[in-house]
Amino acid sequence: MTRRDYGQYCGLARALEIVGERWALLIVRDLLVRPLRYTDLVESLPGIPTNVLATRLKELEQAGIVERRLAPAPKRGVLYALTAAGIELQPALLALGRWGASQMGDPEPGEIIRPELMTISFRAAFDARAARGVHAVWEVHVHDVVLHLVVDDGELVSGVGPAPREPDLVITFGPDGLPSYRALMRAARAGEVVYWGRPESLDTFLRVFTLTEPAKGKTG
Amino acid sequence: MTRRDYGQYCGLARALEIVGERWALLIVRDLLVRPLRYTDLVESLPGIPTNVLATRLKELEQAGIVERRLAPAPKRGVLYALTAAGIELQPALLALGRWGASQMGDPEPGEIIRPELMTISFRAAFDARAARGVHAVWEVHVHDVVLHLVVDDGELVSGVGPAPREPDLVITFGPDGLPSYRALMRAARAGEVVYWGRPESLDTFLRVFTLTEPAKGKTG
DNA sequence: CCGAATCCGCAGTGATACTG
DNA sequence: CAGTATCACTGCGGATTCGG
Repeated sequence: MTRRDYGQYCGLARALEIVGERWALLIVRDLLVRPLRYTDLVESLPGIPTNVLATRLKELEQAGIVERRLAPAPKRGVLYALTAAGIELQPALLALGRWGASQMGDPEPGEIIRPELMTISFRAAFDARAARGVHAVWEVHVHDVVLHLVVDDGELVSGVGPAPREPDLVITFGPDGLPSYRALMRAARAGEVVYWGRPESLDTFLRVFTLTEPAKGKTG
Repeated sequence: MTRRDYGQYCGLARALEIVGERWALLIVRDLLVRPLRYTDLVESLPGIPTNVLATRLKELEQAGIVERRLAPAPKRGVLYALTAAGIELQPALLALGRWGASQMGDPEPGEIIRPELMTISFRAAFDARAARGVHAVWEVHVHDVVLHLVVDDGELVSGVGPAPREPDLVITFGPDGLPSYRALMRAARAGEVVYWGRPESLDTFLRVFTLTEPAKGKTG
């Protein structure tokens, strides 16, 4: 299934054999936001060689993580979507992302930031305990992208697009300021975002989404 | 730091740049059990080229994940140990391992199983909620390896070697039967292990360590 | 335009031998 | 014990081309 097996009967080794190759988990990450077509993935993953993308998609489909769907009416074509097994990668992926964020400073020159990925950042930063008993709907506007966050008693649904019901609060950030989760939360804490709706809902927002700034000192 | 950066300001991308290369997370996994010397790692990771191991250890040290220590008196030499940042990889590593285990059938012919790694399996299978209010000490003998499990109110410490205090229960498994977590738990549930101590403690054992057998159907 | 396949050069890897 | 050295191999990066 992969370039070479590790030869160990171990869950981690098996996971790395399946999704340990270059670009594989980044493809899964992007598909956790929503199903995408081939060309969307080429855009979302700058620098990926197209042959590698095609190979990964085949491997992930073969492994039962990704499935090909026919795109709906307006624009026909192929949509790549995660299967149930693929979605089950999310906890591992969020944990890895949290660790990586803890090792991460401010953006390097040339690094791209895609606001759609903030849906994943919100999932990673979500504190289910702090969200016990909370029922809230937020809409976040970052540059030209709209995200929604729906919390119902410790459960979060985050995605792109407007909120499915009337949001308690609309938070607008940009067009200046990097469209990163960290920059948004710094601004929100500093009162530097524009919001509209019930102001007290901003406190809840800041409480259920933790900041996770890296600790001081050497980051490596 | 790695063969090539992904060029994205994203926690997951950063994590993969640091520990995404072949063998890296398996080295971290083994060091999560205990500090090891170079030759221990060569044995624990059958098939790893020694130049790759040397390279990875340098990269991991450079990244602040692994540190070199001088081995204590009896056998001098170098010990590789995880730093705090390395230990913080554990949640991500356990989550990946749980997913991999869910994709995993029974051992393939030729796959090795190392009983020491069951310390990691126990951490991955540990249900902190079920362990609320539980205080227990178990000792597990698998083939020629002794492990200890100490639970104190939702917190688990697992490691190799005998229990630090009088165990409530000693569970012996082997020498026949594969020394895998899954095989042990199947046997324990079926009453096919030898135990010595307070029998009622076996129920608690089975309750706080979940089985996590893969769901039926295609595993990919 | 979408969804790739093809080709080339190179860097990372695997396997083994060797050394302070 | 703790690596380094060498060399063949293959996966990857980069670009171009191609079929529906």
